Amino acid sequence: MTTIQDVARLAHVSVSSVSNVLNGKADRMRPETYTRIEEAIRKLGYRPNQAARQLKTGRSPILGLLVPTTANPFFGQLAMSMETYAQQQYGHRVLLCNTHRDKQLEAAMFDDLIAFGVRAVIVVSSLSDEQHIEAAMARGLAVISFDLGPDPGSVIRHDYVLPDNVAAGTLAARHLIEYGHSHLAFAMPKGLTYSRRQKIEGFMAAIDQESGKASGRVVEGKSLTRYGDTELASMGYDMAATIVNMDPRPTGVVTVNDMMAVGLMAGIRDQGLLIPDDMSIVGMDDLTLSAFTWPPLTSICMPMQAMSCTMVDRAVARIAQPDLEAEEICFEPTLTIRKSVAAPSTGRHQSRPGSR
Amino acid sequence: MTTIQDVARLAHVSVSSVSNVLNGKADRMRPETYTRIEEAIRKLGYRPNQAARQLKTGRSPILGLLVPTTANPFFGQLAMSMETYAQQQYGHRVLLCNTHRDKQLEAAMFDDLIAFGVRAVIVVSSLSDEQHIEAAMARGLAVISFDLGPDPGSVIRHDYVLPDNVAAGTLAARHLIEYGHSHLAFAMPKGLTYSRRQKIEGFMAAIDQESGKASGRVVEGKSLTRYGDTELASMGYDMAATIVNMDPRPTGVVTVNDMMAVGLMAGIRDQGLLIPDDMSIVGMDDLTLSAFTWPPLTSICMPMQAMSCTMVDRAVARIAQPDLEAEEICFEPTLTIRKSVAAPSTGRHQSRPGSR
DNA sequence: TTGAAAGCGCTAACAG
DNA sequence: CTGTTAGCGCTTTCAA
Repeated sequence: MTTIQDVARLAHVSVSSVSNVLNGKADRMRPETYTRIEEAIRKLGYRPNQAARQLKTGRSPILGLLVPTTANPFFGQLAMSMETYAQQQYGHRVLLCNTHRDKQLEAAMFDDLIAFGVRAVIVVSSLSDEQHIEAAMARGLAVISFDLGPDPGSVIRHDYVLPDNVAAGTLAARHLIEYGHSHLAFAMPKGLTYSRRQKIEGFMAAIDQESGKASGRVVEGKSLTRYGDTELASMGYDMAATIVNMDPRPTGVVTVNDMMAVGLMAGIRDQGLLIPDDMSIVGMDDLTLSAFTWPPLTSICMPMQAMSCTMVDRAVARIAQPDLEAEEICFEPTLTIRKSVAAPSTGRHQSRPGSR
Repeated sequence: MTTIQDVARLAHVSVSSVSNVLNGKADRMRPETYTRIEEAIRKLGYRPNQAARQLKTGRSPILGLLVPTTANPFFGQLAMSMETYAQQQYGHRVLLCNTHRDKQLEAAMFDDLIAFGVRAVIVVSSLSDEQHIEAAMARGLAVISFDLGPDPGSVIRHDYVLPDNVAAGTLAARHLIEYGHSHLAFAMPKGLTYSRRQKIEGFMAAIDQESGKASGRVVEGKSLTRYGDTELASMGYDMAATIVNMDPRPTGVVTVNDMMAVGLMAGIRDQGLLIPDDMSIVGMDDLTLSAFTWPPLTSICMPMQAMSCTMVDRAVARIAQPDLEAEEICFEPTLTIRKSVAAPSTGRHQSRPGSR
């Protein structure tokens, strides 16, 4: 490995001058010295040893990223956006951790990040218990959370970046109501997280506005904490039977995310119903693949790109300036209309079981 | 931050003894000393500074991972499997890089990895040009590649882990042929990569075995290097028109991966054809989501889990023993039968355009 | 069985 | 404008 010493020797200067060009302090030397050093660096293909640099400065150009699992296309997209932006914009690398929504793993990752000298981490978690996050912050880690919100009334202790989930729920329910649906359902995994609660709140608010003309129920599937994000579609599939057999049967259902909608649509088909004729579906996330399902899925689009960039911006800002004031940054979702929603069928016979 | 000094002081020993327990050299001290030190470590919540450790030893418990993009569920799954296994099995962390199939970015990542002291990297790339890989290896990086193969006749210079793509192509084509299809097509992005070549070879071999009874053509879409993996489904969608208008029209098509199949199925539907009645589709990868498409997608299943683990095993082994002999490790794919394949319709009128 | 001490490669005073 | 030097926290001889 070539070191800063080698460069200094070749350029006939001291190591500190080399260090100065490495750190952009061009004003500290004659232009010609600068050029000479630059040339030596190039000639040797020299790259500074990050471990040494970090040991000295305590800073590291690495961001931590915790997601439930990149196997879920939503988080896969998020991870890609963030990593790409962090790299392009700031030259920062990303240390990835799939937490599987496991608190132990999250905590272990925090410890590791600190040991690696990482100063900022982006956390996509559904864990309502934030005490391990607090612990990490106490140890000097800057935390940016995604899709989590501060407890009402509590002091904001870290940065929260999230879509307006209430608006998302409202947007979805209202779209269905506008099409004439009066029996709605909201499908999600078992257990209330911050964002699920908000989505339900928005969903219910839209229904309440109709004062009795529409009704909405929440349908829970299995627990993601136990079954994992890979199971989301499968969970949606299983929930189809429950939903189809509800009395009164909902004619419009909103799912907490698109993967669940994909599974739910498959399940509903296998129950012998047609989408959107017999049942309308609205997803959330607006995944790339949602344009290619059958029928193409109407979904609530979260501005992922913008949110990813914001999270990275905040994270990097905090590395430079750890005492930055904490903020809650909220993004507005939009409705992407495709073909999974139609007016409810008016006839008594909503379906042809077994037709498939 | 608590340091090894703090621990030494609290346990009334020297730093070297603490270092010894950190590195499992229990035989170098009295059991009671060991216990005392352990206790001090626990009491202080001490974690060794990785930068310092690495600066000293030159080793790092971090693996590099290069994928085109985790936004593609296939790579997202792969990244998850690998990261989870590396962490659970070896306590190694993963530095993620989305290369977007860009050679510059790949090369930059290699340089960074070296600067970070990373010793092994897993590369999922379609770049046929391996010279930047060679360069990285020359600088001491151990490389494990996925879905790449050695040039025939050349010396194996790094580890290659991959599915038997020839078998995959054969499996897919034969399945279609067994159902009575005689006009087949193989759909893929523009440009031959190692794995595409192999898949085509297997596809064609299965057809040739039928000596004239079946024919097969390769259909190319846009270039992934230019359009990105997010476009795969969209590309498949666009290719539907081309395929439907081919003369003779293929009745069975194999796609190079499931994302393309998902898009292709949507496109074919929009062309007014029914799947599998008018056209049968076989995908490759067997994504989780492929069980929930409409119709559920018959696909070639690659043993991702096993391949991921093998890559990590090799990578970690190489960190410990850099001069390990390079190997090519091949995994057998299997056929997952779902509902996107049926016998070709016999009538003249294969479709009802505009029915939808 | 334990401790002292020499660096790993770099940055950042500080001195010249 | 340039050079000298003291560590950052750890591992690893080597000596006691």
